[in-house]
Amino acid sequence: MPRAGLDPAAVVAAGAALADEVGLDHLTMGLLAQRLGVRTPSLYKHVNGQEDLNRRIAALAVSEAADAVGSAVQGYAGRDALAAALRAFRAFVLRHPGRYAATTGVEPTGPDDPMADASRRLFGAFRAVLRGYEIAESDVDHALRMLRSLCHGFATLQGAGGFRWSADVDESFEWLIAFADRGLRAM
Amino acid sequence: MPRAGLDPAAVVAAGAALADEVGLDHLTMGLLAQRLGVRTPSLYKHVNGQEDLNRRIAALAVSEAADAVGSAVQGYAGRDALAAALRAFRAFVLRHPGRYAATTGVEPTGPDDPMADASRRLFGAFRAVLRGYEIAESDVDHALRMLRSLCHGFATLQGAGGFRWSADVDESFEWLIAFADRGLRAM
DNA sequence: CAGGCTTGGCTAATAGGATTAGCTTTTGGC
DNA sequence: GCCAAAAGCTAATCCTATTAGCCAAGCCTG
Repeated sequence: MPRAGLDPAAVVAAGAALADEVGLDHLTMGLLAQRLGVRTPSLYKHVNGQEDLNRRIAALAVSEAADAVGSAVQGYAGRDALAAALRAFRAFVLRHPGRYAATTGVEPTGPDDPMADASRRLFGAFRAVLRGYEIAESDVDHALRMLRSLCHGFATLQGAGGFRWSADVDESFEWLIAFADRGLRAM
Repeated sequence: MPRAGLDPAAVVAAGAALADEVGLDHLTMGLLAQRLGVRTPSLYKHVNGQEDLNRRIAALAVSEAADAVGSAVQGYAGRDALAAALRAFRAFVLRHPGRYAATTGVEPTGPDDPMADASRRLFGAFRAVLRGYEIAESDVDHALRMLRSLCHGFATLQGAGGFRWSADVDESFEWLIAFADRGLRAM
């Protein structure tokens, strides 16, 4: 029997891709094994069960989101930077609903957790956006939480099929960007 | 063997309560049956499996949320109404994390679905809040989606243990209310 | 190049949860 | 009191995660 040549990174990448395809709640060890051309128990040589797999997919997702937002923001400031960041974030979530869903409820276990580093990078990107606005130092954390809530809420609701009725969803998102910009400017 | 005297409403209520206690993903048919003093298969006389149970819990949750927001808003207008609505919504989600979690991804199947009615009531409450602001008719849907995203995002992130770092979460939420008020006022 | 250790894959077995089938008893209406 | 529907129950099935233990492949060393 030939080796499949797997390693943890390959398993996690395939798991993330599969989660995007079939939805995180339909991601099963058996399905993932099948996708990788291997029997289910073999996966346990690379990840420590489903919870561990979920953690790793989450870390990958946050890291990718940080890259996406970080590079989208490059070269912009103020409203342009805000719009670029929010659009990049939403695009990432809609493009990768499964792996993004894996991030909810996962918190870094310690400072050496790859998740912690990825989170820091993602927050750093948003924090940089806020530098284009005149916000009191004491308000920055509140503003960050607000932006995160806005992004997370909109993207997950859209991904879950909320927003059914008439108005155009992209238009709503652009409206939301304008709203956030006005609100941040009027401090 | 004495009858337990269950009916669908009792099963759903117990399921919702249990979901709040142990988390929606740890809500199991076996655990629910045990809580009700009955064997697992007996539940199937009242609900059509887990998916149906989830749907019904979701409908209950949205209905209760609509009641909570609706009555919190009574007698207020403008910023006070906005603050009351957002606080009531967040309080509901934090108080009932399990049943609220059941609502994500559940959409009404038809106009006769109890979920549809509950959703309409909840949206009606928020729509009433927006009447206290001068918003163009064409912007109302966008504003509703924004408010929903903000509430949903903040409450679910907090419930999932996001917002770990320093700043006080209640303070952030009050800041968010002020932010939303300013943004809606400055149209 | 042989031997051996580590690694990655496999089969078989265990355990838990959802669901269905089919039986039995209660209970409300006559 | 009788009967049909409703509400429980046991037993059985299926699916998924996970563990145990076996075996081959591939590398590293001599």
